[in-house]
Amino acid sequence: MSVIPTRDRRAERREATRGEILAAATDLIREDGVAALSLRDLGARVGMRAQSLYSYFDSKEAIYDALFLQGATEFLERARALTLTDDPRENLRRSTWLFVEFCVEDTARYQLLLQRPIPGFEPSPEAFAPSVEALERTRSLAAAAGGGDPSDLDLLTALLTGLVDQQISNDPGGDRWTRLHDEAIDMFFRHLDTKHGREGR
Amino acid sequence: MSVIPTRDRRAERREATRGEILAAATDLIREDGVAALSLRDLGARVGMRAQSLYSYFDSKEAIYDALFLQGATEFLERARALTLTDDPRENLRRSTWLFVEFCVEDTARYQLLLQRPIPGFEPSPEAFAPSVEALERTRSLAAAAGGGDPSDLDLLTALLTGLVDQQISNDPGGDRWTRLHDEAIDMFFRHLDTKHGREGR
DNA sequence: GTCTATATTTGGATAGAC
DNA sequence: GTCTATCCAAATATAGAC
Repeated sequence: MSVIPTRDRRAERREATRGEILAAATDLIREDGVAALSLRDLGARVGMRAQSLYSYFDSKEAIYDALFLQGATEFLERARALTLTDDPRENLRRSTWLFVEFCVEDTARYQLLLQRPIPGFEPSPEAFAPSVEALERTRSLAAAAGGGDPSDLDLLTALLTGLVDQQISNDPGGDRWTRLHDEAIDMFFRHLDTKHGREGR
Repeated sequence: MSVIPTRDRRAERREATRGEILAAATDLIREDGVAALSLRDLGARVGMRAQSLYSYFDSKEAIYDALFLQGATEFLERARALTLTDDPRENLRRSTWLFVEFCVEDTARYQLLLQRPIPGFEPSPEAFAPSVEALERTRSLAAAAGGGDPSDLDLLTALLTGLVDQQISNDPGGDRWTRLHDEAIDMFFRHLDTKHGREGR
């Protein structure tokens, strides 16, 4: 009598190879930039011809999309794992520092997620979902810290992306801008107090 | 007897055509982004074959370089033309607003000048010179306004590029972030006062 | 699932006629 | 100075053999 196997070894193997390809793609874009990824190089890195990659991904866009999902998911998981205190401002500070660190530790990933370096590439809604949830968490933490106005959050995101952007562009690998994070956040808190009344929140 | 002409009509014509080519290149990168510029499209835009462009520029890089010089010079001229007052903080505010407006009014130019969207392209020292002078002016104005520490200038540039970057990325054509400029500068000034003593400068 | 072979497009750049 | 003709390289993607 025939017995139906409970594991699909073929599917498992396929998933593993997809993961291998994505890991190799991550390496490549770290080395040469997001836009420089080519299927030839990628294939060579995993020991395949470029054409064989089409057995695993429908197109180059699908690879970018998978990378986007991977990066956004990674950030969301870290944000969820953040230890919170009963001090709302300390919570926001930890959250923004997490963001800055995440961006700077892998600039290629940062470019893929937050800038638009690939002409014509738009992440699919599914790949974008974790980003939305992460921003919503930040909004909530900012509101608890006294930054409930939409313009407060906009100012905060500008401050953070500015630090990250300057760091990456003008002092890659260093900390000339990231080390200003706490000072910047203090400045922002003082601003909230002045704007909404000294008692703030 | 032969008379030497005082104008070199051929050289004038050549300069005019070079200007035409650069103007067309500006149009193209506004439409499709900095990295998407191709010599074929550029030639077609000015009524030439791509190969004929080599009579005017040594390479595609040389065209980018000329565009970089043009953009940086434009900014420096505006910075020089800025009307200054006897209030150092008002001067800095006008200067930073000029920067924000300049960046947002032409995002392709902003990318070319301040980001590095073209892999491998580095502006020549001559093309870069105006940028250096412009940053030096900002440094000087910031120092006069009480932001003499290098970290003060770093925080200020992060704040400004953050506003510009968010504006361009997330609300192109709008003013959701640029309208926060004055609020951001006030926040920065208050920070300087707190950091260096209330009397500041 | 991977390969060879190939189609197709697009890009930068050079040689030489006119 | 502009053209035609051409080269060369690199890229994405498809078809079909094994």
